[in-house]
Amino acid sequence: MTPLSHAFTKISAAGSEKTVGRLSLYRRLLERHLASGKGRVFSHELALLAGVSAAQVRRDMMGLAVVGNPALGYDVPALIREIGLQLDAAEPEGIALIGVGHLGRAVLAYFQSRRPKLQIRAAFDIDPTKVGRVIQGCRSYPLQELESVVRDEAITLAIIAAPASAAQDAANRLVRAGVRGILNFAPISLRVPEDVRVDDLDLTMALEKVAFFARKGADGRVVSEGA
Amino acid sequence: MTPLSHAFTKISAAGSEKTVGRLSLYRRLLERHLASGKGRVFSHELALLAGVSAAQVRRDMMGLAVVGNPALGYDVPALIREIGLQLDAAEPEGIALIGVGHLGRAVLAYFQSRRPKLQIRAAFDIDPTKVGRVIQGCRSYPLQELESVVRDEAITLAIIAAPASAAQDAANRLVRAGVRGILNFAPISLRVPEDVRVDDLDLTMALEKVAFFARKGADGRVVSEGA
DNA sequence: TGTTGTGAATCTCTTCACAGCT
DNA sequence: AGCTGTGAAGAGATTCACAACA
Repeated sequence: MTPLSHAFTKISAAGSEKTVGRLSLYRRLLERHLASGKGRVFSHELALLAGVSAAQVRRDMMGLAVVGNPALGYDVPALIREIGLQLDAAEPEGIALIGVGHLGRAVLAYFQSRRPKLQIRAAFDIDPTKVGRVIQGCRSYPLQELESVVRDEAITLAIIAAPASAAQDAANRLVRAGVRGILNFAPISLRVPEDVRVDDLDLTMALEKVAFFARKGADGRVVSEGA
Repeated sequence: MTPLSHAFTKISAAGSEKTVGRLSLYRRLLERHLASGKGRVFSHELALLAGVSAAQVRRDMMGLAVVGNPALGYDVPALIREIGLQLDAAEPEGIALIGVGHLGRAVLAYFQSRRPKLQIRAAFDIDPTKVGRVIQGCRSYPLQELESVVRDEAITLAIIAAPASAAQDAANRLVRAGVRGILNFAPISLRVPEDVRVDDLDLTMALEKVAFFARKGADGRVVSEGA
């Protein structure tokens, strides 16, 4: 490596896969905690809520620019703010939803006013009876208009809730239109360029795992998306 | 058939969280592979399909009672059978679905004839207009009948696709009725006894992770339920 | 040759344990 | 007394690398 180039660069380090998932979880728990009137929290309290160890919570906090107070714990609004700085983009990001069947509608309903920085700005379907409408506050378009709408709405992320047969084609077009990340519900492995992120949310796998571990005696709680 | 019984049968070791998830994924990929006419597979081929390393695939195979052939690779039907022996219960398991909204229906549609060993045998909802019907081949009941139906149908697993406000109550009743594993879509941490398995499938976390890693440059593919 | 099976090395994540603070 | 912040130890998971083999 080059000897001098970066004296010391890396400051924020919230990096790893698992950590990011937990921060997302912590934020939701902390929002609820705050809503119930508690402005401070100890690592062991948050740990209990999240189902992890107190040491894990403190370790995760190390990546955030917050300091806890041994007598008072952590300041909840500060934690929420700091997690937001780590996880959220500076500007709100636009999301395209592919597929307006039951799953697509469930996803739309789910993300109603949940995270203002993540906005589902357009839904697409091949079925002509499902397009041209506003569903859960989101306009639905015919699939042909994907490229133009994605570009016009500055969409950078997508959720694929379409059948497997349509998923790869949709992915190709999304990527070509500029999408950088895809959350995929279809049970196939999408082929995308190296620099596009795809996370698969695999319901069969999820259910088979629960079944397996339920059968083999007791054990911990697991949170997903995940892996 | 291979009636050659191993003198000391393989202490199956398929154990860990991650491994179980991958085996589930491999099985689906292998079923497709077989359906497309290929009866054998090399570790690097399966690795490519699954988005993992070839060494990872071989390591995972070590837990299975299969031997690959250096010239021919692995026998696909044997792999599928062996993964089934690891993952599936001896007898089919019954599943209860809580909540017949869009998400519930999507789940029902998804599991139509997918894994015969995992059968959604009953759906429940508070909404009287949604019960007493057969949806996607599954009968729906009013929530009051939960305990009796769960017992009558010998149900041991559940999927909670209900709003957060109803989830904990449903979980309590499911556990009391004998359920040992729950796949939870509601964004709350369910409190259950130690010996009951709960996996949360958290859509917000899933989306926030994709958004985060899409923003930070490129990287690998991730499969969920998970963690 | 090209692949499997696997010990050993490596990398990553989690917990331990304790000094220092309030 | 009880908690935070963190180096160091411990567990796991993944990759390396190579002998044995068809």
